[in-house]
Amino acid sequence: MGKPMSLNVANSSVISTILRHDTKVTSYKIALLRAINDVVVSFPDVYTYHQNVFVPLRALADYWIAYYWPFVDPHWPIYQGRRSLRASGLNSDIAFRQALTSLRLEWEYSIGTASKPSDGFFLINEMKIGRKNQLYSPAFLQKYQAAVVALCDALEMPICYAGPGKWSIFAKPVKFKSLQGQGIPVPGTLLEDRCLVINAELWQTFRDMSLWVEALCIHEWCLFTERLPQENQHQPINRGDIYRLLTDRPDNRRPLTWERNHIDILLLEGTEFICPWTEKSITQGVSYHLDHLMPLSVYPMNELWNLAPSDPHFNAHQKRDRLPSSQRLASALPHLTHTYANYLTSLQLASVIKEDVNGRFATVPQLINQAHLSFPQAVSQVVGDFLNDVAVSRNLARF
DNA sequence: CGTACCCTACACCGGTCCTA
DNA sequence: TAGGACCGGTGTAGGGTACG
Repeated sequence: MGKPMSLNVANSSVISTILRHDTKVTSYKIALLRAINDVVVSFPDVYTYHQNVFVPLRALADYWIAYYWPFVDPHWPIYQGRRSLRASGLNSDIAFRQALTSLRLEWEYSIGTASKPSDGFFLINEMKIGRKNQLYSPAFLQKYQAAVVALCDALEMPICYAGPGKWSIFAKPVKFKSLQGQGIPVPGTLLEDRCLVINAELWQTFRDMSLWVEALCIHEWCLFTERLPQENQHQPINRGDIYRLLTDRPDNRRPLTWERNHIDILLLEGTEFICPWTEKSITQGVSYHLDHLMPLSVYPMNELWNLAPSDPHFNAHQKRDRLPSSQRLASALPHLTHTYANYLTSLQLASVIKEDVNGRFATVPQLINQAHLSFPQAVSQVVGDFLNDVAVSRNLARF
């Protein structure tokens, strides 16, 4: 991991001051810091450049969809800000409530049932993956785009007012194309994306303290929401309810039919996979699990680099939702490389794994060009580093 | 110790600039 | 030229503060 925490005292106090002492009319500032924290964790190798990092507002807006999802239940709104009396009536608590509620309604319509609090996380993962979001209706995609636009506008508020005065901690977001040379973008950033610039030291602080930042954000968010007057005074909400809503994560294993089909085709063609944990051979006719290397319960990522055929018995009984120890990880890496190389031999899986890797890891091209690794070697290295970093920084159980 | 006024942080609105 | 991005001004709730 990075520098010792003592070097980050100044930056960490910036974070805790915003959370604890900045005045707040809405939960925006808490949501902003939580989203930055999640972005830092989800782009695991960007820090290696030691430069300022550009984060598209779009990426932050995605997290906001997930965080605010439980609060925009059409039948049970939970207010996230004060409502002022205007000439036109009571204004809304948060600028994007209408847009996000409408997205949630469209979602409930498409799945045919009421939505769970964690569906926001589920949804944003679906939208990130090109091959998945094409399965949704144009009406739904349009609501999604409208919500993202509304959220990006709202995001400017806490960015502007974080810390004393205006624009004191963060600069006004501008498009990536006018930031060239002043740092590096997170993977997947487009020239036209309006970006928040996070300075290199602050990025490192978030990396070192991600666990603490998340815990503090959720704690403050619970207290903030509990304090706000809600519509239904007879059914007061307490911090326990809010805590549950804020920390609910998708635990249902999504059907990975598309991925399994293509892996089955490879097996039929005679390709052999090796379970990275037990080194058991997986060939046609041998049953396997499509293991999430990073467990769903830790970070729900269904990208192809995170999926590897593995020994079903070991996956279900030994690994479960834990992360590998560093020794186990080291011996698994060659087999992961082998798995990724297998993916490349399928036309469809090859384009998907390239897309998924490019959207997540920044250092793969450099590992290939400068360290002369193959694509599969580079990917297994960055994935291995990612698993290791998360296990250490979150102090997770390992096997 | 109460109250009037000020400040903050946001929503909202209307005008202007830009571009397809 | 229309529609969207952009910009700055205004109104408001509630906390802070000075003052009687």
